[in-house]
Amino acid sequence: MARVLITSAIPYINGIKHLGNLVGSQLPADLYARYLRGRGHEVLFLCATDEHGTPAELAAAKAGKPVAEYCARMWAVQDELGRGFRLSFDHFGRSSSPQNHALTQHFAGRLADAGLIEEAWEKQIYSKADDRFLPDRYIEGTCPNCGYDKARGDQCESCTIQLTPTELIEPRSAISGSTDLEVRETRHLHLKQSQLRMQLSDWIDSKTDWPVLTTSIARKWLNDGDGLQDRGITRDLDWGIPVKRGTEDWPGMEGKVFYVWFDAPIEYIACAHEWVAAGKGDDWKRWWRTDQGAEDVRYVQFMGKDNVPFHTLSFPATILGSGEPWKLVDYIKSFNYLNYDGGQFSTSQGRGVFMDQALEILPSDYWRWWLLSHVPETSDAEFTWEAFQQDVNKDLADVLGNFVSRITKFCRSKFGAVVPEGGFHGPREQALITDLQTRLGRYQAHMDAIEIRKAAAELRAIWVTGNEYLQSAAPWAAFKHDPQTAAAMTRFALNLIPFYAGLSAPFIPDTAQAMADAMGVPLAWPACAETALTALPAGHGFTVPDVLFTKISNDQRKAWQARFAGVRT
RNA sequence: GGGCCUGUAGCUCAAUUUGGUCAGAGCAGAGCGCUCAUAACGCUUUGGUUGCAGGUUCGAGUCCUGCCGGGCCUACCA
Repeated sequence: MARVLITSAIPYINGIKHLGNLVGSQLPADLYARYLRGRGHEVLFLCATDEHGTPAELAAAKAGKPVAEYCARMWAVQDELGRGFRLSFDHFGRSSSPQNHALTQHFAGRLADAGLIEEAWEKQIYSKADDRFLPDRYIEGTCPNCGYDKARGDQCESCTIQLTPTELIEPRSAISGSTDLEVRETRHLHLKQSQLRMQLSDWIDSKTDWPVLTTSIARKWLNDGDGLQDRGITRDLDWGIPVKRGTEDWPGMEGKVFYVWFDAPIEYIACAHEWVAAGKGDDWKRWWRTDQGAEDVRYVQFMGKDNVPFHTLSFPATILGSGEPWKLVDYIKSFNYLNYDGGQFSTSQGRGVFMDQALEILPSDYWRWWLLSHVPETSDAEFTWEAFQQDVNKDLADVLGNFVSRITKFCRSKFGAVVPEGGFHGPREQALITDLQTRLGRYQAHMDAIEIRKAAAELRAIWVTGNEYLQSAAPWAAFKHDPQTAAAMTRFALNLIPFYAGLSAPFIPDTAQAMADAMGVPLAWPACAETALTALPAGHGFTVPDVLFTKISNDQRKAWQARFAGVRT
């Protein structure tokens, strides 16, 4: 039995996440967590909301609420939607937690003690009308290069040239439109990541089994230009973790907070502390401190590709720089993007299907199956309603659902709702057992390697074998002249249901549970096909489950296409 | 501009690590079969000069060069 720590990239607080966000980190992380638990491993699966930063403050202002109140409410919303999608977090925390405050300040203190923090004066744009400093991209103006009048202070989206805010012609606040801006000097802390460059580079080089997407992004940042750059880790904002050096005040840093990307990854650790504080566990350092029991933990992170630099470099720099034995990530699974019907999902533009809307129209298993079996592992993937309807109807309703339906109903009509007795396994059954044992091995290998699409394809192939078996065995024909043999065939086919349920649970947990319940057995991962497929004894009662998956009709699909064609209002 | 990823049957993808039965699967299409089942299932089958043009090699989807298309990142959004 192994111990595996799993974290999903923590979703930002400023709204309900769309399916692209979901499939890029939380859903695959959940799949892996459920699989490992099923295999009997000890898992700690953590996620949280990422609550700091300018966008959170602006979202709160737009909602007309104090930012703390806004975040608390949005945390509750995201927590509920996570439950709706059956995300099996051991704890869903908040980066604004007291635990994260203390831990973030602790790390800053350790880094300062190690000589890895330096203070620097910076020139920042201040908006008097908004009464705040503005990040570069929150300043708009005319591009000095191409004349585009909505260029941002970091880059012109029209001609893609890199900009600084002071280069913009007629700059204005993107928040209020005010042109009453001025450059102010402000003092900030910088993390001297450059000093850790070789250490980080060696560490990345040692990760030969990581996806190319992960290592190539890390190497780019390590080697581009002058190499890894030092990074500001503080901001002039109200909402955030106050800058402290451990528990001590930090002279000159009054009124400032840590940069959200400094405190957000630390929340992975603090979340374990929250997990204990919530009474769900009793020793969080056993998962995070290699000197206190975590030396045998395997730590796996899941994230979209946009998050990779912070997880391969910034956060490891924080940990390595602290000089303390915190657990470093062992494997990073990163994903490309899921697009929506010819364009990108967009939270800011309200484009696509959002988690709450998805659950309004269909049970979570439909979404889980489709999204996971099409997870953007090697390149960007695309969601279309036609593909969704076609794939879900075929895979879930026809292949899996109908298999359960046909065999349970056949049995009930011929033998009653009881596993029939009589007859013996023949070569056909033995051959299928052998085949399924092979497939089980392949499926597990893909899951172990977190090759999600391949795992989904193998699982589907396993479902198909049930229909193939019934077709070739044809118990309905045997029943007419040889009821004993028909009984043995039926008993064998019924045994496939709990076998399928166990294997399918990571993908479609609700349906898997319903399958196990219908057969009157606990949901369990099969140790081997031979044993699992003889588990249901003759005389064991069962119930014919309701239709597991209702098909998506063309009318439904068209209605949803129309409903989700525009932007969310 | 630079870097990285990507382009394989109508569609979604596999095979690229280690060049050699590697050109495959699912869906869609066609034909046949079955009737237990959510008009579901099974079997058979039609589709590809692997974006284009060169090169290396006994042999390239796989390696090299150039070109074309799609995507991402480029450090103060997170």
